[in-house]
Amino acid sequence: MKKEKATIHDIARKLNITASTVSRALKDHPRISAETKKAVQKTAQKLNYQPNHIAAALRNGKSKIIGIIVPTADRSFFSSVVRGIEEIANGSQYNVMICQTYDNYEKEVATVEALLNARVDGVIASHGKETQNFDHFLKIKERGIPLILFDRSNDELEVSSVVIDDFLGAYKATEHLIQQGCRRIAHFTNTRKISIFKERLRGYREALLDNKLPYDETLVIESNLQLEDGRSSTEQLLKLRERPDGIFSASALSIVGALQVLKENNIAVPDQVALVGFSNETYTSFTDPSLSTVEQHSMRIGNAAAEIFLEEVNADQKKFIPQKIVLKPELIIRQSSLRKK
Amino acid sequence: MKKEKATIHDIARKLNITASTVSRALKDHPRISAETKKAVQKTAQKLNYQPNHIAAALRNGKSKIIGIIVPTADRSFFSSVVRGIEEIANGSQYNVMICQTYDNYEKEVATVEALLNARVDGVIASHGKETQNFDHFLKIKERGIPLILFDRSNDELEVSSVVIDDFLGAYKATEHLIQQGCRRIAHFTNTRKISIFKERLRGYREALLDNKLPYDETLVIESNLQLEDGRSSTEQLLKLRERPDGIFSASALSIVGALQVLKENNIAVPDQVALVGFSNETYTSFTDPSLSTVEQHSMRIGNAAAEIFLEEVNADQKKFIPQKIVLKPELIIRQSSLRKK
DNA sequence: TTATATTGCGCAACCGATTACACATTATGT
DNA sequence: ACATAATGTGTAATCGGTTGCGCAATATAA
Repeated sequence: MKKEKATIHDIARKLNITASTVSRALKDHPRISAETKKAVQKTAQKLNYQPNHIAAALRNGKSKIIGIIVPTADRSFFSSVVRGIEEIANGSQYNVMICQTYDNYEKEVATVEALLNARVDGVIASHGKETQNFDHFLKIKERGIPLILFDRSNDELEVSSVVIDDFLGAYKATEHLIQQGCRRIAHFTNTRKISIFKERLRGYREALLDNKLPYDETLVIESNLQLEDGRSSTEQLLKLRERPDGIFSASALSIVGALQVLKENNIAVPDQVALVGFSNETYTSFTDPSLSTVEQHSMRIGNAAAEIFLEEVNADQKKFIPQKIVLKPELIIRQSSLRKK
Repeated sequence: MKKEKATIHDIARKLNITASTVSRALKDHPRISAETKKAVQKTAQKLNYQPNHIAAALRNGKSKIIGIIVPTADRSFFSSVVRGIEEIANGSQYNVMICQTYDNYEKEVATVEALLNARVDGVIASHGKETQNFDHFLKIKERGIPLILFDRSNDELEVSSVVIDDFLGAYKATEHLIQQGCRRIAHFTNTRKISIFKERLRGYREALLDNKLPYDETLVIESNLQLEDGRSSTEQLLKLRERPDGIFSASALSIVGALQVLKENNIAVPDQVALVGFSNETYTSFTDPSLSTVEQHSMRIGNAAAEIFLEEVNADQKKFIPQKIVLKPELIIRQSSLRKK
């Protein structure tokens, strides 16, 4: 039953020509006659020939595969980015190999190793939360393989990156809360020193100050930003003598936690406390009230990353200067922050 | 800057031995002396040697890559399955290549082609909703490459599969609604003739009949089971003279739509209408009330699929008989179906 | 008509690792 | 002491395409 896979040599034998001619014919080489090309194509069809990418990859030193490293594909944000990458990549005959690190540093290092051994032509990655040391990414760079970081990037690495303007997103979100009448706005941020969270914190702070509101550190709560963290952070806020009347969270999950706790305490959202999160995950529109959030245009992030990759592989090794693309986020206002006037 | 990648030949030259000895030393071949092995390992380290999997793949005819085909990774169910596969696969030095078809038939066919050309050692797949013709999967089988289907499987294909007992899941869900006092239970099912949906419908039907409740076709609504479909289906139900007092949906998204519409119409959930969905997606616990659902133990599905793959690759070509693993689902009861007695 | 281009295709090396087979050396058995 | 076995390493082919170089045949130019 197992069909013997045909090679170009099989085709060549059948036509009494050489494999090199077949190879050229299949690639539409200008020096091959039209008849030969037609004949080759016909027999290729007949023999059910499927090119062996591995052989080509070995010879060419390029696998036509882009490695993608994400913490998890199980999030609208990351899966949309992947989709955005695929859109562009497939158009240029590249396939993608998606790898999940589950935010685990060891797994991330192992993944880079695996992709390197698989000889991918490029890597598009967003590193995990644990990642402090970037030697594994450096290794990719040293190999001369294009590396593009997105969302969570690292400026010291001197590689191209695609990010959104986290500062702006946070600024808009906070400003919106202020416009809705909030005067004591809390902020959930991450304990780690990841730039996106630092930027979001900065945006929050600036918006407050620009609107003559005090920046109060007791209202800034650090955590891992998961659901449970959102819950406990909110409980912490409720214990304050002066409770906040708005929360802007740097994540999507933690604001869900906040909403849960507020409802359990019979605190009206958005009237007593208005909420805005970050990242337009599916579930943010399913809660009651639905959650306002910062949309990151993840598909476009993927598009941009893939485009940079294509530029880099096609550029001369040395000439390429790392570029940083910053996309503008958009505030999506839903019920959790829209007070009736 | 671009480090020249070292090969076994470089190591060999440095040690005045041949590449074959190096190759053997690295693979811990019994006929190589301990000293040589040590020396090889040391210089491999020094030269920062990374094995070229592509070369090995070409020679061995095995890439050590498992191709995974899913409609989308952006769902807890599929991403958990992938995780389950990775758990097992990584333990046996296999890497995975995740491909998304977005439920698009052409993309699915192209993906199979791509994986075949990439010479993956096996394919674990869940086909798209559009897929009626399975010739592309047949092609994998004909190549002698292990193919394991999960969730959405196809019995005619005669390949191994891992599924859950959809009948049982649906039966349990429906029975639970009956126990909660529901007497007119509606069901959302898919228009396509996909077996999982047929089985769920059957489970629903059996549970009704076993409990002496009539099976009423006007309460069974076919759609694509997306959010909007859930909304319109529910609106349709509300127009009935005799409204249902419970809904069991074969999908997670559509039951969210149902909840939305019921709330908009001030119908109490679960007291007036109780709801149960299928698939324990993240968001099902974030709605208000939270949604009861059928948990599919997706991680285990992935584990099982990967295990079958390993058995198949290690088995003699012909000896392997396709096996079908059926896992038991579990009913998760949340607020949307739990009536206070 | 002779010189130069162009066309069409073959030859053979190559990518990097793997492995059957061969061979020399040393160890073990009787 | 001699036959046999075990040990350690080298030789060379192989996986399937790709491509620089070369050569002959035909076409174009001068």
